[in-house]
Amino acid sequence: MIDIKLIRENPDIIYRAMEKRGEDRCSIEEVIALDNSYRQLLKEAEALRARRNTVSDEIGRMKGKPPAELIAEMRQVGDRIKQIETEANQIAAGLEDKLLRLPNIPADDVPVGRDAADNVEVRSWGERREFSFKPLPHWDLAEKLGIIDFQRGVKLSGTRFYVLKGAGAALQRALINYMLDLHIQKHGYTEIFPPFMVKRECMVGSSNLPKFADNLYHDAEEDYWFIPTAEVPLTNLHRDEIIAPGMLPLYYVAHTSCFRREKMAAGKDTRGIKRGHQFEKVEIYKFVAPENSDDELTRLLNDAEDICYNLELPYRVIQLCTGDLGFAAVKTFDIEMWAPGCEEWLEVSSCSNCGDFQARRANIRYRPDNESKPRLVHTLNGSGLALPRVMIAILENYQQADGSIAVPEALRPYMNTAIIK
RNA sequence: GGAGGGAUCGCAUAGUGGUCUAGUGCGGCCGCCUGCUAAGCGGUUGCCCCGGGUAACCGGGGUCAAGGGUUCGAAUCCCUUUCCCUCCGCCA
Repeated sequence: MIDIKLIRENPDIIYRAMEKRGEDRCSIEEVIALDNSYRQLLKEAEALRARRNTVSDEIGRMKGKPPAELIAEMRQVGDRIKQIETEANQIAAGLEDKLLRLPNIPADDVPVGRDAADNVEVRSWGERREFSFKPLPHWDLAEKLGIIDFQRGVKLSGTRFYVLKGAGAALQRALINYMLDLHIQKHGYTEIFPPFMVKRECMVGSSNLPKFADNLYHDAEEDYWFIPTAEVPLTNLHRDEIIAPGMLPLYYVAHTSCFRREKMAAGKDTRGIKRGHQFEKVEIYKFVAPENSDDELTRLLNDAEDICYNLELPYRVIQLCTGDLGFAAVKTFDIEMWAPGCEEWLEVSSCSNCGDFQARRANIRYRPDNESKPRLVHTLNGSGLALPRVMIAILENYQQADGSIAVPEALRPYMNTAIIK
């Protein structure tokens, strides 16, 4: 959520930000109008309350019975307060809803652009492997090796579901443990295993609701929401808290299943395991002081890249332009791995600085030192990494002429084998 | 799922309609005292919103789990919801 005071005092900044994102500006005008009428009503209600407080206090001090006219007048004042407050609350709710649907302001150094075509490649690492044979896409490789069962996945749960079997399941498990260990031991993150179903207000805090309900699975009976990423529970870990002096930065890593309806992408990427309704992901997450968040994003990105580097999978880092930036982000870098079989760059990670956007929604603050007032933290998140796409990259990059897969060196201690055949 | 008990300022507690602008202890902060430490003495103390001011600050409103109700006035009475505890039932 954008600070209403900023919108009130510097609307030009917000207009410019929305323009860079390709959003229209009329919602801002509505916000400003609602904010004005709300504050007007609030002022009235507060003045009446101040009067009531004084008079009630006087009545309390009186020895005898208070005059009937005074009681009658105060009864009217009470009714009026109720009236104004009802109206004010309605306006406040409308204002809140509008504010919750406004995207974050991009950082100044984010390249301006319309869509993904205007994203900027920052760097790349590793050579694309030369094959002496035609590399197969992962669905063919996996089918032949019997490590992914697409048909039975559909039998169990329908389209966009699959079953990992034998070495397929083992490879995923090895990757999860490997990634967790690296982030915990080398990069200093603390492991978290959160719930996969959360309350509505968690989804609002992380900014998945109210705007993106279409992408979420929801249990209507209990009002539980299935997490589309560990970012949701991790953000809410410190919801409504004031983090004590000296505690920041906080680094968390979590492996969770992720659940996405993928309504928006109907019909896209239906082949293989690139885009499923349920997938595993290791997520890295930081709560930091505002002045450090830009540096912390660089380090978070490096931590995610470290996995790609150690698995010896060629990748590139892309900076998202203003038009492609996610709703909550001020700045985002994607990591893409090359998949020689299906011949495309796979997004395996998205690393974002959300500034104080989620912190304001989720009311997450910190105290710089004992004497100071609480301030909003900055939150950062990144995949470290998304499992199915890393598996695609491994299968397709490490395939051999006979259809077997060499296990990346770093993963062998976790797999107890050097080859999948 | 059933029956009962509870939720108060960081923590522990007091408070059953107006002297509560929520008291006290601990902790925190400031100062004094003291070879050092501990102890002691004095003062201070959360968060949110609105208005004024460059600012320290000042004025007002809100906040006793959340929302609603009764009342001139609610931490206190009533209703609903949430969470926690005890017992019973069910359960990996």
